[in-house]
Amino acid sequence: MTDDRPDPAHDDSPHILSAQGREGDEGADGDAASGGDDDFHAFWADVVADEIEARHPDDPIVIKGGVSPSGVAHLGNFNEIIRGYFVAEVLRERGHEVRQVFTSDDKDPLRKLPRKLANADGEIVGLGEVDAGALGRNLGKPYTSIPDPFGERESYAAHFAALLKADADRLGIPVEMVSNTELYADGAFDDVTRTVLSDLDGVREVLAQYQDKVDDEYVPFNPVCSECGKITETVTAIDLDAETVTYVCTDMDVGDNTIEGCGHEGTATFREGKLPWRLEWPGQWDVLGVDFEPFGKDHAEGSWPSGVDVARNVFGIEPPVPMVYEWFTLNGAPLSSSAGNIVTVPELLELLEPAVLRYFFALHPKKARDLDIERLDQLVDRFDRFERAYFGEVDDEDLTAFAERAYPFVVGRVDDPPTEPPVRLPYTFAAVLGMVDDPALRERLARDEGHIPSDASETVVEAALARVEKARNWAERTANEYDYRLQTDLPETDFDDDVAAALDDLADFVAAGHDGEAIQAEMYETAREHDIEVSEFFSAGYRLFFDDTQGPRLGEFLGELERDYVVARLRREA
RNA sequence: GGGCCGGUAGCUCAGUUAGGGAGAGCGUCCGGCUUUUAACCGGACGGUCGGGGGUUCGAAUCCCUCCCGGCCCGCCA
Repeated sequence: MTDDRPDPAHDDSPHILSAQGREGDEGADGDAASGGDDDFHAFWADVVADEIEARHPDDPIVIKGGVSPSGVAHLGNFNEIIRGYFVAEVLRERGHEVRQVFTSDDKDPLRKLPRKLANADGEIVGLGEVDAGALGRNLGKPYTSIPDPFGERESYAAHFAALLKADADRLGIPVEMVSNTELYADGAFDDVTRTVLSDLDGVREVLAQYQDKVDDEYVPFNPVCSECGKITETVTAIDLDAETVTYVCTDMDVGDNTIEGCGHEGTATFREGKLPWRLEWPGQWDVLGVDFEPFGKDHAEGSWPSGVDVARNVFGIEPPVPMVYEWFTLNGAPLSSSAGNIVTVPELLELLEPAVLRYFFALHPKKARDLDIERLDQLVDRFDRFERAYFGEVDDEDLTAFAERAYPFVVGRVDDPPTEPPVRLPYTFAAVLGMVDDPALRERLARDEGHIPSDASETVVEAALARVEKARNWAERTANEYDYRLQTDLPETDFDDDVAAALDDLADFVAAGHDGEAIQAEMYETAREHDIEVSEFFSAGYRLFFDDTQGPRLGEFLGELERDYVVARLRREA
């Protein structure tokens, strides 16, 4: 065949979760696995699993993700782990042995200084908080050769990889971290590298279809300079028998800047360098035997087609089953660490349960979603509804079908799915409870509102109330309409005489012993008797108890508090 | 400019597998909880399913075309 360009045939489309991708794969596989891929699946991971099974891969099935260690392990990076996880779990449930790996592409050179970094706790810090000068001197070196800016791990790369691994642990996702640098150092890449350098003409012919810079001189191997430690780009000779190359450490163009080479001329083994990305990625597929890999939409039209080509025509392997996922936005804007529009897993886990976060990623990967922190309550509500649907409590056929399949995976209990629905406080109600500190009072309020069944065990109550801390953090973080806090000390006040008199009357009423409902009604009554605006009277109450102008339904709230405290506070005594 | 992927109510999203009733939650508005103050309950309002054309008895769903958004089409990853 003499096609002038690669033919993006349907069966190589990475969009297997789109209508078009599905249409294309029908005839291509011949007969499908016994399950048949004509079956409808409410959960996308089953569609992917069908696709993988149709290739009859050997166990263990290998699922991979990977990123280059930038400065911050943010939630977007987590796509690379958790989307593969759902597929891995589905395959395990179908009886396969699955190995999920994550490659830290840590032999890549640091090309520019990151503006933000994440410390060992996952908190975002500016470049100013670390030794930026030391980082700057390491431009051009592999991430694994750069010291950890926080001085804890053996390298910059190790620091970053540890962050992602910790995130995976927090969400209960077993993933095997693989250092790309180690793959080279251990010789795992030897065969791949030899294959590439043995057939330079063939490799160039393939690559030239995708990269303009590939000419007759181009050598797709980047040795590490033995003198200055930087990744170099100029190979002058190859010795296949000795498995070495000779190189000159020349300057490297990086965007508008240049990283200076040291001019050293030296020799490097195949293990002392790396392949460029377009070869390295399919090389990883070969070395690790990858059967499935999800990737962001930026790879869909760039490296994927070339990767398919390289896999088949350079390494002689079939590429893995691909899956393109859409990027999500954060608070309506693209994720950007330099712009500070970033959120990490630990940050998010202060605001919601792991299951809710897992649910977010269980939604269809092809939809661009917005993670809106201000309206996190909506996400949690959707999760709660999804959960109720699993237990057959929602009149929605489609949602129920999705929930029945996906819920056990979302809560990580495929083998022993819950049989009873957990008690869930509505998220915004949990935020209301967050206005008070006393756990007993929180429980009483929740019971009064009917959110906790009367026969609930202590364990159940505790589990339900755990959400209060999350919602409380959310209210504080967003400074939203639930960000009120019951004042233990008397706030500064400045009331008119008639307001003060009304407060005294209300204090007497409370002291006489009435429930919340009565207090609520009495507030209207008292305001009228003293000829003051109801709103003004409520404002006074909110000032006294929350040091604010607004708050929750006050009368019923006060009815739950310690009577002496309420009376004293209404009298401005304490 | 070309390719790919998206576009359903104010917001967040189901529904497209297999053509047949346009839906949910939230928000808004109105009402209830003995009389404005965010927790609870009920109801209503709200959409040319991005536009247009075609196939069909029938289209959010299939086909064509156009519009809008994102990504890719240098290097890097």
